[in-house]
Amino acid sequence: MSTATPAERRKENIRRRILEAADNMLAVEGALGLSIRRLAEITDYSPAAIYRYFPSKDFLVEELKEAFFARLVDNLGASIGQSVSFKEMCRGSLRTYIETALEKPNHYLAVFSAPVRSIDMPNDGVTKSETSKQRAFEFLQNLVKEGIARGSFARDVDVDLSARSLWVGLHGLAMMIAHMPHFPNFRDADAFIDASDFIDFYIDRLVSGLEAQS
Amino acid sequence: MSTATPAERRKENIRRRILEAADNMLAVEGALGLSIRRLAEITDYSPAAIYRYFPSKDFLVEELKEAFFARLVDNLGASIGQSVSFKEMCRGSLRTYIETALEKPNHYLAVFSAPVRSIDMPNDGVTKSETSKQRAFEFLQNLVKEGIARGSFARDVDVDLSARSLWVGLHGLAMMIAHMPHFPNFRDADAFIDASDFIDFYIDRLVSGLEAQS
DNA sequence: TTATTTTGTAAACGCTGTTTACTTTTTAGA
DNA sequence: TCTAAAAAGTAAACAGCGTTTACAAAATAA
Repeated sequence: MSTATPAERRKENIRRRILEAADNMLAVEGALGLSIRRLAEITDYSPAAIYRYFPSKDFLVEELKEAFFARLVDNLGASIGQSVSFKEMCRGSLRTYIETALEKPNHYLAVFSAPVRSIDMPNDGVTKSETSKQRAFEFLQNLVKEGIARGSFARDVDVDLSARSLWVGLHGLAMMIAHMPHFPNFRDADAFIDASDFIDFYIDRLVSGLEAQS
Repeated sequence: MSTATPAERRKENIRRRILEAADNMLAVEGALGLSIRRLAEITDYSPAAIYRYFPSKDFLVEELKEAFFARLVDNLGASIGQSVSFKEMCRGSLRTYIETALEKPNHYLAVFSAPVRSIDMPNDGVTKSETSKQRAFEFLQNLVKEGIARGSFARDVDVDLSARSLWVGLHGLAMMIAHMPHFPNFRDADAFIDASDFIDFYIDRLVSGLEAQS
């Protein structure tokens, strides 16, 4: 692993420090608040120096998005515990998706907001985020299969359609809260709804919707 | 109604033409592609002239978003027909939300992507889009009530939570398709899934999820 | 006709991402 | 250790952005 020369290690460290500063800017100020010039100022470099480490801003942001999404999927995979019931298992896993997404709302918004104009990427044009999306999807497929195995879902439910439905449903909730942080509450006038309660309610509805398939 | 002077009518016409050009730019090139300077070029004005009609770009875009969202809610309200079953009624109405949202994906993304930094607005600081959101939410509340009245939903379901769940679910689908136009298909390798079929499947799951409430 | 308001603009300000030309530092080889 | 090559860093410029200012032209009102 550490077959790198000292120069390479130094370069990698600087690159990492720049990425960390950028990640912070993204988290605090959002995708539009992240600027190369301010990033250069914070890291004590000139703007042009950043381009010795990253070919473009889009490329840098893409790396931040991929790292975040990979972490989200990692957490999802780690959320599988020994749950009593299948419903509790779903609650645990799907809540993890929402909670991890909302730890850095601006990251989640960035991942799913930009049209992601195809940037020249290594690895046969398949970005890491593509493989992360694949992993996330496979996790949901396995969750559906587990539901079938445990008898919660009918034996003939369409695993692909069901997994996609789960993801779309989760995505809606994550986006909604990321975009309006006081969701599910709209205005102070209405009766207060606890966010955590709503998440549980909503996840239960998603799972129940799959259970009800003929 | 037409108590306006000729000068006022002329001014209003110019304003409308600028808005239409901007609406086109938003639809074709997205929120980031919409630029005041290119808008000025297209409408044969100087950039500064635009500011005689709109106080800022944010304000102009906000007006486009509000108009789009109002149209979405109008379509939603008009979608109520005499349906045989409650499930068909839901399919019709909720599909309308998705289809209208996806007529102009960039508009829908714009409405729900920007943090909407509070801009000085007339009408007691309540934007039209706020009232449109209110109307959309009320529509969903009424849909849930109709489900209760028709016996599809249990008598004790929480109307507010259920309406919010429907909206979040719809939002997830609209955002997902707007962001990745070939959803629900990820890559060409997999078996093709018809988008229209998936929308029906997903909406049925959302409604079934509410039916299954204890 | 004159005074006033409205409409439009050129030029500038300050910001953005990015490139070019150049200098300084570091590395590698003899 | 000296030297040539490579790497790291930068100032300045380019092209774009939203927006403001100062000013001119046109339309309106008296």
